[in-house]
Amino acid sequence: MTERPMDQKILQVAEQLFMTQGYEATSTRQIAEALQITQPNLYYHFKKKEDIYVAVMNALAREVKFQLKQLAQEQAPLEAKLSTMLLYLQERHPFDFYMMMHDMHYVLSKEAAQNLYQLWQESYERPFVEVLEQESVNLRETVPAKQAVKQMFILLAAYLQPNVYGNRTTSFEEALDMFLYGILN
Amino acid sequence: MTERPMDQKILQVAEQLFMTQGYEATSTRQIAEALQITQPNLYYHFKKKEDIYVAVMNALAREVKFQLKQLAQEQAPLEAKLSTMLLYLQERHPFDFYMMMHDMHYVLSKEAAQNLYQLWQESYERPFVEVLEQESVNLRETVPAKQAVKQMFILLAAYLQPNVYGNRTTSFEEALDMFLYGILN
DNA sequence: GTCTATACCCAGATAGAC
DNA sequence: GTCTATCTGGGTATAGAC
Repeated sequence: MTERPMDQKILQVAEQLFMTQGYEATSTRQIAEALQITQPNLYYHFKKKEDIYVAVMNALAREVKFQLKQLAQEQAPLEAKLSTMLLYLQERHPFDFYMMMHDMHYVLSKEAAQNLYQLWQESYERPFVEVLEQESVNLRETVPAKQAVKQMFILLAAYLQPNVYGNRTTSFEEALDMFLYGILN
Repeated sequence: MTERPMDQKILQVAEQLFMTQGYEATSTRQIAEALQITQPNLYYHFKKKEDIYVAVMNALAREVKFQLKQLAQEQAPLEAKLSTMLLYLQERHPFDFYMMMHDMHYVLSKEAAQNLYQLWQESYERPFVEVLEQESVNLRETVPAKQAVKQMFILLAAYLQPNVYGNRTTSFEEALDMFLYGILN
């Protein structure tokens, strides 16, 4: 595999746009403009718009997986560890979860959606599942780790975006607390 | 206010389509086809597509508010009551929450989005907040009722759609359990 | 009220010259 | 490799006849 520097530049620019605006809301014209090339030129480098998106997500997932596994190995209390891992995601991957789910369900082809779902499980979900499955973690018996992680993402994804009302960090901690201990005494 | 039966028919058909496909994914052509009228005809009855959506949501919210308040008044343990209220929503309003959030944030005009958000708070959120604020409910001190309800919707909305993998009701109950008691012992 | 015709816009993608 | 020009198709909305 050679370098293909233009391909890389495209992916770099596209990542920015896809992450902040979502797949559907980002047009190939926009990507081209940001690169100061013409829109049809993109089609020399990638066959379809979707292929750009998939390539972006693959590169990102690779990095996220590596970093999350690193953070998961460090010695720290559960709550702190989860918090650290989530804050990393917030910085590196400030996606709008609703937008992403929407794109995956309603816009992408079935093949691309399945591809991304697997990528997601492997890179984002699994490191968290492994943390919850350590013996030192006192999970309630009725709660399967994988199910819990799915909940966590659904829950906290709302706080992973950069812009929400009010003080993000505060409600982020509150949400994590609710996730861990529920709402009842 | 007279009857305007055609307006009503439009809203009825549009509700179906908007609920299952979302605002953006539902075209005026589609609505017209389902009604067996021409697409421009819709514009005699409503000035803009958005106006149809807002009218649909208003009618729906009215009904949802009424029913949820009813259910909230009945005598039942907290968990059962919440379950009943949520199952009602699942039947009457099987929306895809992610889709709805997406439409609200990225597609609708600011005015319409604000309008719908207020409607949402009043009709969907408030009945649940009132349930959690009853003295008999033993909320943890650090958990504000309104915050908890927001969490609950985020969480359970994923299970409110008709079609999810596997047995919906099971994971629905599991999710409610996790919401109430958290994941840790 | 409902129709036909059409304007207008924006999207993804292709053809073919350079 | 990159360009210009263009195709195709989807969307919302309007004009004006009946």
